[in-house]
Amino acid sequence: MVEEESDVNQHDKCSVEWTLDVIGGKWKGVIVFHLLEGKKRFNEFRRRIPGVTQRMLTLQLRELERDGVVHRKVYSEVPPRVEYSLTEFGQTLEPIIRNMKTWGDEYARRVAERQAEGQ
Amino acid sequence: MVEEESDVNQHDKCSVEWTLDVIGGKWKGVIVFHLLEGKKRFNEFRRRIPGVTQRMLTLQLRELERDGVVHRKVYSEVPPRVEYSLTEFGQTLEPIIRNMKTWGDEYARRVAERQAEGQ
DNA sequence: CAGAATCCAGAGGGATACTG
DNA sequence: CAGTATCCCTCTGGATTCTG
Repeated sequence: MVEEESDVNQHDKCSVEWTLDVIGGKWKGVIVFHLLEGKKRFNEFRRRIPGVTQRMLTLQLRELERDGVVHRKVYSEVPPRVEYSLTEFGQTLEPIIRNMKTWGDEYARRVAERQAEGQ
Repeated sequence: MVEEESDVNQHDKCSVEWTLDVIGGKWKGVIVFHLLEGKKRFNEFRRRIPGVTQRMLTLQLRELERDGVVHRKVYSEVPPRVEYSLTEFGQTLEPIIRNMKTWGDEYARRVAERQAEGQ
């Protein structure tokens, strides 16, 4: 009813935040990024994501699973095997993640440039 | 040289993370989103972002400023006036933020649907 | 108006050791 | 291999009060 200047309302605000709630975690973006190429196993992530600890990897994967982004398939074998993959819903994150990668590249380039300037 | 399966290397990984380092903060996405429409003043943010505290708003704005995303213009007046706007570099975040909004909408819709199912 | 300062709780996140 | 379990600490973030 009131139109004023508020073409941006509560709804708009929350939408952006929902997304950050889902992929804003320290390692979640990277995890999803790696899953874009296909399913991955637990230790594959550890190798591909230097710096992540077992604990954090587990926690972040569990949250992504809970949010319906990642699917976790357990094979009843010895030794155990678990495969992580993106759900259909998780796939819809692809544009965002790709954008984030592109932007991050540019950002890194920019930072490097600044340092090269001795500034 | 070695091509193996590693078309994804350290570099790819970091890029996604740089981006999250810059806009992964709890309120940063929303702040940038609002700035897409134009410059904003401190208390405008407070009105548009219910839930954010003065402290956090200040901190997140300062970080965005430090990272070259946001420009802070102070007018020497009484009462004081400060206007925040996106830098040129900050503008390049637009696609990501818009994507995040779209995805967040879909996510919210999905969550609402689940709850409606009583599940 | 646009914050700075202070205090405080809790979540996020790391290191290490252990397990089915 | 793919985790749990603990301990511990930092840093995020909220509430409140004060200021140029």
